[in-house]
Amino acid sequence: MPSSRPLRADARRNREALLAAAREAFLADDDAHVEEIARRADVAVGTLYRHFATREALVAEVYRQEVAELCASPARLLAQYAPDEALRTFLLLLVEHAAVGRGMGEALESIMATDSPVFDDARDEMARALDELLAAGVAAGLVRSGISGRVVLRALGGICGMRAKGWKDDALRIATILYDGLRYGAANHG
Amino acid sequence: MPSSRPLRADARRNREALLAAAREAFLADDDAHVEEIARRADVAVGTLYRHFATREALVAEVYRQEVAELCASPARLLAQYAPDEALRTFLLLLVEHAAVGRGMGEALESIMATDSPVFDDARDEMARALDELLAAGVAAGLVRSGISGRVVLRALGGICGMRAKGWKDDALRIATILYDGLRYGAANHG
DNA sequence: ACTTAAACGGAGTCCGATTCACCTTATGGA
DNA sequence: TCCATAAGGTGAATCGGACTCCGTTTAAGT
Repeated sequence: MPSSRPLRADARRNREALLAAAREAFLADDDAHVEEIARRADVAVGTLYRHFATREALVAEVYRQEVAELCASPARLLAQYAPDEALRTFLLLLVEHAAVGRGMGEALESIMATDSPVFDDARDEMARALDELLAAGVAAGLVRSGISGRVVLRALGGICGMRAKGWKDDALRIATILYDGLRYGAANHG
Repeated sequence: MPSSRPLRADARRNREALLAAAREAFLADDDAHVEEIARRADVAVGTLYRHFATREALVAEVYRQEVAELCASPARLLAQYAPDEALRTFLLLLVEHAAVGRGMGEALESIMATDSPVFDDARDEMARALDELLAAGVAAGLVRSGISGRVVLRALGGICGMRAKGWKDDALRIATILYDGLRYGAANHG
């Protein structure tokens, strides 16, 4: 699909400006309007819609870039730490990235919570990253078996939705509980 | 506030019809429109807005009734089961109630995730219910100390937002992990 | 029955996402 | 270099859904 015809120069420039503007806008104030994003990118709304079918599609693309970066880390973490420590670190990284994406609001929660085909890639990629870490932990006998990355991902979905004042402290505590819960079974049962 | 003047008979009838209609509507299809809710209750939108300042306020009230019912259970559970079993059962009950509320959509997630003063009561009540169970567990040496009900509640917030197909199985698995994570510390540390 | 404060109805307003008919400009070939 | 033309850009108009406003109706006290 991306090989149909190489984008015209101005088109690529605008597309990238829009993505950058959107990322900025989401970081700054929660839930920026499309007009605001277009203004920041110095284009008209029509141009925004030429590149992204809906506001949500734009959010999804911005988020996909974040996710791609995050999902590159398991290999690195497993090379550097023991499997359980790698898992713990990844869960904490997830919290950091949630901090980055916090401003994306509801659309981001949709990524975590729905089966919308638009978001399948991002979800699959994160689930795969978690699977990788869980599998390594199970193989080493440090993590309980029978839990899929998808399940852990959903548990963490709640973290990303948090908008309250002390959210980050709470998010870190929750990540810790999950981590302990995941290790728990390794010692006692299957 | 509710003692300012006893509502007129037709007003009370309509208010109750609206709450019932809203509950029905939310159970049926996700995210029903205010016009639809008013139609089900056989009143005009203006009447809906006389009783509830915003759509969200209506959702909140419907949800508060659910929460009140749920929050009555800890005392009963503690009388019937050991503290850790009571906690486990309550977490599972929470999933059941999430099933009821699933259709309420984003507004419900807000209850869990924001500090909006509108939702303080519901959140406090659930946190209190969890505190009660956690405290009993800690006193019996069956649950780790240092975790507040508010934190557990936030971890569970993610469950309520789930709209994907296999959500309930996943939710139950997550509740189990949390439960194990909470017990974990009792044996090993704090 | 009469008064009147309370409640109701529902067309209209507001606000943000999305569309579309028309204008502008890269780009590749003569 | 210059033109043809299709890709790309524009922004006023449309649409959808929450919310408002004020004229009409009615419960309930006397």
